[in-house]
Amino acid sequence: MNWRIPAIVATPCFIPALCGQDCPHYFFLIMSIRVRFAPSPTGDLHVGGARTALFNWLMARKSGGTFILRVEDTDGARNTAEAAAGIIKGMRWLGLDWDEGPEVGGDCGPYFQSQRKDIYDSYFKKLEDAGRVYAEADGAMRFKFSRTAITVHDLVCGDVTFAPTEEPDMTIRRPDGSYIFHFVNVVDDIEMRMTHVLRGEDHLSNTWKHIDLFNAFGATPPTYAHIPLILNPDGSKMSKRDEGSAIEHSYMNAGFLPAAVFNYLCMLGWTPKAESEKLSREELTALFDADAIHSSNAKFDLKKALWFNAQYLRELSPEELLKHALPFLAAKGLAWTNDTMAAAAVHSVREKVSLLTELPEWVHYFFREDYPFEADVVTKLKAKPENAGLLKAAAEQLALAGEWTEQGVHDAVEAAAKALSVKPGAMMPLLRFALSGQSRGPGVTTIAHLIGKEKTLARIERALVEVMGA
RNA sequence: GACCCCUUCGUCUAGCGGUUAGGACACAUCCCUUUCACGGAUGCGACACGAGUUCGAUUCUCGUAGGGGUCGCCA
Repeated sequence: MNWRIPAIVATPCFIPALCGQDCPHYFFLIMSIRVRFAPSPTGDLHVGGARTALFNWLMARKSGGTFILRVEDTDGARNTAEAAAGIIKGMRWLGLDWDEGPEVGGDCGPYFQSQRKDIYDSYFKKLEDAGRVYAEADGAMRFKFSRTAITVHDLVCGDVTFAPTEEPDMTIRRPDGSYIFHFVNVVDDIEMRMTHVLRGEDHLSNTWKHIDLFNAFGATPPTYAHIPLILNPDGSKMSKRDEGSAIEHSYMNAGFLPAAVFNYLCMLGWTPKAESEKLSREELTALFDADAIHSSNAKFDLKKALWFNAQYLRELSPEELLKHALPFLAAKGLAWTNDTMAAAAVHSVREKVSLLTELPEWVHYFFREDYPFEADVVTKLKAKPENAGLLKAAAEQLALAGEWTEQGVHDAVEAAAKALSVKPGAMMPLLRFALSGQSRGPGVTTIAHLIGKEKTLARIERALVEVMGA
């Protein structure tokens, strides 16, 4: 494809007086890229929309251009302020910031279409003056199509030519005077001086209508890039109820890290030229190329999304991890006074989980003394009568430990094992069970060290009495 | 029904006329190991089909099938 992102645009010489007729010169204008994400606030931010926003953001950030957020709330019956707020919340969570739009303002505002009626009225007038509109019986206004062949030059799909249409002229204004999507979308793309439009492929079939409108206004259409859709694993269209579809519900509240979702979504429909798929926001920005976006739809894969999340989770520092885990721990009623200890606790199990929501079940015993003992483990341990003695011996040796470090704990257990002629490996599971009530978790020495000597001994005593019948 | 887009392992994909068709996720096995994991190694596994172009097609063209999308006073 030849139409690269025109950060530099060639335009024929516009001062023929200086050069004479048919002058061969071109001026190279540096045109700043302006892109937008234009959601309609009818519901939560959807993965498809999020990725569209992401690609637009990437394009703007890479080129030093401008990313605009425009809320397309022309349908009073369906749009809600809550939905608009939710979309903004989701974008902020993903780390997408905009240069113009709600909350930040800009020269082309307002950025809610519901507040731009005057602008639309004046554009509508232009169409009226050009004789391109006519009224229906009930007052709705239609735009007279040019009914010529129209070619869409698309960064992703190439040249797509639509034959002169046989569809009825499209309605652009309702009887109540409010305007329809196709009209306001084009008007705003002109008014906000958009240079590129990256949007879902579901819009491709309608793009000729938009170009017809641009032509009617005597405006140059932006460069389009229609990106493929994200489908369910079974290939069906993803809708609100489907797993993984809503940013807030499926990701924010489900224990995903924004960076992981950001990364995963980028891999759906675009492959950066890099060794690894795990790439930071900065790397993705540097690598982004709208021309390299795929033209085929992609199916959503939760397993891979989880893998990305696990990767990001385990490289967080203890403090960062605790910060992200906080709401999820609190939701399970876990509380603490020592942040350093809590951070160390969650950090000790970072390689065992792929979602923040899994954290509580892995660390709850760090924060309370009344943790339950898992039934099947109880049965298993009681089956061997010598276990109580082993545990008691370990406790006695632990009580003698001088320095309460992981090494110190380890040495004590080793000494106790040696005295009874068993391997430390025979004692560790018993201790793990006593200290956590579970059969899995971080290293036993890590648990003991983190909860301290006093609690370690008390917990063993409790297990001995309550479970082992000692 | 009309029009548009798409089609490589189960999934995301690399490939841009000649490759043992590569990688990642998932799955399986082994190693590591006090558990669960992590990590390492290995394995499993694909060019939708049919014509054509060509010395040679996964790659180019056409057709078929399949999937998706659009045809709203929704966006």
